[in-house]
This record gives sequence, structure tokens and C-alpha cells, in this order.
Amino acid sequence: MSQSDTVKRILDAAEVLFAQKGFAETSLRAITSKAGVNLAAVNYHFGSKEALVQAVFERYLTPFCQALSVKLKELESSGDVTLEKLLTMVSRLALGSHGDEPRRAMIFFRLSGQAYSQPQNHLRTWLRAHYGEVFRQVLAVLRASVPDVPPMELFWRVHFSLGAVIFTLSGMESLQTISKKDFNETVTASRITEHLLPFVAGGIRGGRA
Amino acid sequence: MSQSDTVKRILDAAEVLFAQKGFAETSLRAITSKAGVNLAAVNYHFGSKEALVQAVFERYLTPFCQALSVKLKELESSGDVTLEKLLTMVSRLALGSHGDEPRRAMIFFRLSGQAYSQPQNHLRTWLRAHYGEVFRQVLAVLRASVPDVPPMELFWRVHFSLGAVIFTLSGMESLQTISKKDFNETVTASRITEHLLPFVAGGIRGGRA
DNA sequence: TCGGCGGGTAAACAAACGTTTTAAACTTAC
DNA sequence: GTAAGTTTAAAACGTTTGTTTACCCGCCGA
Repeated sequence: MSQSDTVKRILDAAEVLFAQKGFAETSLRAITSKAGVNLAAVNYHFGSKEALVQAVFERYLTPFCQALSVKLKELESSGDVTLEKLLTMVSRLALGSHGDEPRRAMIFFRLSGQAYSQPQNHLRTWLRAHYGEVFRQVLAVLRASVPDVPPMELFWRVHFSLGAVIFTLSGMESLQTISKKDFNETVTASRITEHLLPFVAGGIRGGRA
Repeated sequence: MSQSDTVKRILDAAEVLFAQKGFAETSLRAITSKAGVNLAAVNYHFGSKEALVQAVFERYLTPFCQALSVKLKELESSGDVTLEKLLTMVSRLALGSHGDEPRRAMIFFRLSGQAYSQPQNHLRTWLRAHYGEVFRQVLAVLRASVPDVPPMELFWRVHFSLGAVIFTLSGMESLQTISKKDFNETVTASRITEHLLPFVAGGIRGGRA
């Protein structure tokens, strides 16, 4: 078994388990046994459990943010930037940039939800330090797309929207049950997004479509 | 030291630490040492750590839900139920029903955020079993207040709104830093609510105020 | 006065955790 | 072919965890 293979298998197992049970509740032994590698391999390749967590996010976010940055510049240079264009672009990227769509996207959202609701902010500060730049780029384009909304209002509405998105998508499975029972509708990430986009757009604009 | 005193001190310490560091990351030793009681007292009075977590929520939610149920009936019998009336009623209750306003409300929101983002759903199913009834009451009144919104749309929008509320309010402290720096505005729960209510109302109505 | 009983405590428990150490197996280069 | 370096394997390390045990104290009814 080559080196890169072991690293990849650890990351694959880790991201699934972290999304399923949380960071603190997932032991290295569970990860390595699911990955079919030795326990010591994690500390050998990553140094520590916390570094493994970061590596999981890194493998996810780095390509995503690069693609986002490119698409963002495309959109900006295209001339007319509307709120809807920006939102659909971001959501398409989040849902479809990874090959096997729904499974992977779901894991990504659950990880994000975990990262943000975790009280100790080691991970959040690390994320901000590494990926804050792209976030600011998106925010700048967003601001230009709704020039009527005052900056502070926009600041708040963005956070409300983020909450709606992450919270809903990371809790998708439990919603699955209710939705199936009450409305006989199967829930997928893209299905949710259809409902979510108008909600966010309306919220950002401030109740006036 | 009387019995109720020990139980109360454990609950007080536990709710603060749980909100600060999360359930899994808070040890019984940390709780008991903060509370100034013996380690074994937790298992003696509550049976297990999980039962303690439930007890913390129970002490919070039971009076809140009772008050909510009363106010809800008041509102219903008053005749004209508007969305805004319902939302301000709920938010006032959540913010002000506990004596020492901001500290306690913040802890409550952080605990809710933790409960909902926790992957294993022991806690969530327990909460639903115990307090789902009041939630359904609110939902019924809400539905009556916006008769134009189809049930399934409303279902989704409620969850989006819940996400916005819980996510934002449970991450208040980190927002504090940013808001202070960029806008020189101190963040309180009630201040957030001023921004949050129009956002939620707009979102529920579906972009049309 | 005695006996039991609920509340409280110190000490110990087994289990699980992240991490480190040891050595064996493999790859690579000369 | 052998030595150096890299990766895997198994075992043990020292902590920390939630929980349990055994004992002590003060009280109340008999």
C-alpha cells in the first residue's frame, strides 16, 4: 500500500465519521479501523488528531475556494452582477464541484455545521485565517449586487442566511424523516436549495423582492 | 447544605460549562469542581451524565414552554393574529422570561445550538418527545397567521428561520468581535433580535412584505 | 439508646482516549 | 547486495473519562 493511499483512506474515513458523530465523539481507533490502516498512521502522517481535522477541511475547502475565486472573477467581469446569479453560482459550486454529488455535499455541510457550532474556536479561527480571503471576496461582490442595503444590515443578513443554510443542510437527515412522513417528499440537497435560494434572496434584500 | 441546594448548584455549573465548551468536552469533574460539590453527587442525583444534560434542558424549557403555551392561547383568543405579533411574543418570552436577562438568554441559545448541531440525535429525539407538542401549537398559529403560504413551503421556511435564529444567537460572541471592529456596535441578544425579526418575517412571507 | 436511612464523600474502578515507542517490512540508491 | 530511509505493525504509555463502591455523618421514629 503506497503512502498516498493510506493518507487518502484515513481522510475518507475521517470525514465520514466526523460528519456522522462529531469530532470529539470520533476516536482515532474508529477512524483507522474503518480505513483499514494502523492506529499509529494518523499521528505519523498528520501529527495529531487536531491536525487531521484541519486536513479533512483542507482537502475539501482548498479546491472549492479556488473554483469559487475563479467563478467569482468570471461573474464580476461579466458586467451585470445580480444577487440571484451570485447565489445560484455559489450553490451550484457547493453542490456539484465534487464528483459524487449528494453524499459528498451532505458530508461537507455537516462538517461545516459542526465547525461553526463548536464552542471552542480553534477550528473557526483556523478556517478564517485560511479561507477568510475568499469569503471577503464573495462579500464584496454581494455588496455590489445589493447596493441599497446598508453595510451593517447586510452584515447581519449574511449571517442569518449562513445560519439558515448550514443549520438546515447539516440537519438534513432528521428533516428527511419529517418531510417524508408529512409531505411524502424525499429530501435532497438540491431539493432543499430550491426552497432555500428564494428564502435567502428575500432575506438579503430585506423582505422586499 | 440542603439537597435542593446541591442539585441547583450542579445544574447552574453544568449549564454554563455545557454552553461554553460543549457536552462531550465538559467533564463531570469540571462541573462538580465548579459547583463545589463532590464528583459522585452527579451520578447520585441524576443517574448519569446524559440524564444531567436532559435535566439542564428540562429546567430551562419546562417553564418556558408553559409560559409559551399560555401566551399562545392568549394570542389566539385575542382574535387577530398577525405574524409580527406572534414573532415578537415568542422572542420577548425567550429573551425576558428568565430574571437576569442577557446572560441567561445567551446560555439558552448556545445550548439550543449545541443540541441541534449534535450529530447523535438522542437529545433531539428526547426534546421532540417532551416539547414537540408546544412546537406544534406554535406551528398551528403560525400557519393561521400566513394562510397564503402553502404548508410545505412554510415547513421549510420555519426550519430556515430556526437555523438563522439559533445559529446566529449561539455564535454571538464571535460576532461580537467582528461587529465591534467593523461597525463599533456592541452586540446584545435584543439588539440582534431587532435585525432578526424583520429578516424572519420577510423569509416566512416569502420575500414579499 | 438504638437502628436504619437518605445525603454526602473519598477512593478506586474499568474502559477509552491520544500519543509514543519498539521493531519489523518494505522501498530506494549506490 | 547491502545500507539508509521510509512506512506499517503491535504493544504499551500515561491520562482522563464516567461510573461504582464503601464508608461516614446527621436525623428521625421506635
